[in-house]
Order: sequence, then structure tokens, then C-alpha cells
Amino acid sequence: MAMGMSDLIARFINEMLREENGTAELQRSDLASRFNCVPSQINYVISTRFSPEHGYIVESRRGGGGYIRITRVRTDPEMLVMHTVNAVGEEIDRGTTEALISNLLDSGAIDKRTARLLAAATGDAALRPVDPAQRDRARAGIFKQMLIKII
Amino acid sequence: MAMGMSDLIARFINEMLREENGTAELQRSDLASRFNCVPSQINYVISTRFSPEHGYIVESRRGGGGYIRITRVRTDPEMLVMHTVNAVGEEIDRGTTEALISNLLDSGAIDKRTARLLAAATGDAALRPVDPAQRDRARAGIFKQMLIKII
DNA sequence: CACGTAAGGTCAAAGAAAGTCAAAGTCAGA
DNA sequence: TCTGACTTTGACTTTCTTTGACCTTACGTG
Repeated sequence: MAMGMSDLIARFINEMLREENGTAELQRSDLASRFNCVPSQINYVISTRFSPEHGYIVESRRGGGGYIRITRVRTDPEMLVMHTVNAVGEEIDRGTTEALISNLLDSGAIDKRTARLLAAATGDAALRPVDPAQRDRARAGIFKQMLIKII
Repeated sequence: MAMGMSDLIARFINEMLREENGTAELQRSDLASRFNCVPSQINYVISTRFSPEHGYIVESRRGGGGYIRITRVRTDPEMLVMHTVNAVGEEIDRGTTEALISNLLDSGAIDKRTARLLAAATGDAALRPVDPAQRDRARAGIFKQMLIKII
């Protein structure tokens, strides 16, 4: 398992989250010096792995006694899926679809296998036979039907 | 048996897969320099010999600490799925698709939920936006892509 | 209240991998 | 010998990470 600095930091934060079940409070410069990296790397890790889209709330305060608090929020999976269905209109492009799928995956609403299936069914390879002009409409139809049945 | 570069690389990867039973994580540029070839040749080997159609899942990440992970997923049920993939031609009608799906379900190759997803993605409701003349081709594309990724 | 110091925030540039694609090369079989 | 399939290469692209300079906000003390 390849592990860069950012992955190590993320793992550390996850550890904290697990130990204090669901919430981690840290000091940016502390963490940075513990890992021998620049402070802003902590922000990078947080914004790429603990963003709201990943299911976390991040609060912070500057100045003396400052901190960063990360809280894991568990959204109801069904709610999220329905929300996604409603977010899909008459048509949807591939990029947006992928983003929605990985949101669902990250938030735990669907598992990896399901994500792969959704991606497979709405991907370019699968839709190649469809007239490009209709592709986004077809994608929307397929995606929504699958999501509806997922629940 | 002539052994070109690609075959050697493939053999090497198979070795890794065997040693770490079923999963190999590699770094493209590393492997490339070990075999004195250009990095993109690794992609060639992977796409010709370790594709999903061959029964592998390939995941990767770019950037610092990037990697390519290949996982073998060959079991009996998967063989059946692959068999089904190969049975689907350029186009397929809804009835036949449903029959194949319930075959897979009956044989235990896929579970009920997966069957529902397959049916949802290839059903009339999902394909309504697609021009009727192209529908069977689209269905075939979607069905096959999903089956390939089902593993 | 002003101001110094101690946090954290932002952003963009540089660096590190992997991906894509098409041209050029090989080679076995008709 | 010709042709088509498979390989090899390399230029260019995209994505993710690391770093650092500079900005903003909160305390706490004189």
C-alpha cells in the first residue's frame, strides 16, 4: 500500500476520529511538526479527505489557543440516494455523474461494488452505441432508474 | 514460445499476484525502469493482459506516491459472468437480457440486488431516452460493461 | 485600546506520478 | 511477399502532492 505524507496524516486523523468516536480536535502547527511538513499541508489533507462532501464538518479557530475540529457526520444513506436522484435532471454529463457516484461512495451510502456498477452503466464505454446527442439523456435515465432500485 | 518485453512484464506481474495472493501494487515508472522500457508500455501490458475482461480490477492514483493496483478476481461465479459477457453480441433485446439476468441470479453468480440493478439499467424505463432503433445496441453496451465490472 | 504574538487560511508554483494517443516497428501466416 | 495484428516508443495531458510566501483572525498585556 503506497503511502505518501498526505496519506499518513489522513490515517492519523482517522485514528483520532476512531478513538474519540467521531470527532477529532487538532492543532495545525503541532501536527505539521509531528510529520515534518509545512502547516498548509494539513489544510490540503483536510480539504481533500475530510471535506463536507466526504461527510465531515470542519470547524476551526485562529489565534492563541486555535484549533481545527473535524466531526464525522452520518447522513442517512437513503436520504442521500434520493437527494441524488432529485439532483439529476433530464440529462447529465459523465463528469457530473462520476462526481455524484463518488459522493455516494464516500458518504457510505453505497458500497464500492455498487459504485462500480453505476459507473460502468453510465460510462463512455457502455454508452458508445448511443448517439452522442442523446447520450446525456440516456445517462440520466439509466442513472436514475438504478438509483431508485438501489434503495 | 517467443517472449517479448510485454510478456516478461506480464509474467513479472503474475509473479507478484501469486506471491501476494491475488493483488499486486506497483509503480509504473519503477517497473518501467526495471525493464528498461517506457512507462506507457506498462499501460499497454495492463490493458492487454490484466483488463476487467481478463478478470482483474485495476485501480490507480496519479501524483506523488501514485500507484497502480491490480487485483485478481477469478472465481467460479465470475467465470459464469464472463461467459455471459461473451454471449452478448452487438445488440440484445429486453427479453433475452432478462433471461440472462435471471440465469445469473439462479446460478448464484450474482445476488438479487445486483440483478435488480442490471434490470434497472437495461430496462425500458431507463432506455426511454434512447432512440428505439439504437436501443438494443445500447442495452448490449450497458449490460456488458456492467457485467465486466460486477466482479 | 493598541499592539505584538500566536494561531489558522489561501493560493499559486513546482514536482511527481499516471494516462492517452498515434506513429513506427515486428512478425507470423495467407 | 503482403497484410494485419500485436508491440514498442515518445510526445503531450491530466491529476494529485508538496512547499512556501503572504493574509486574516484571535488573544492577552501594557
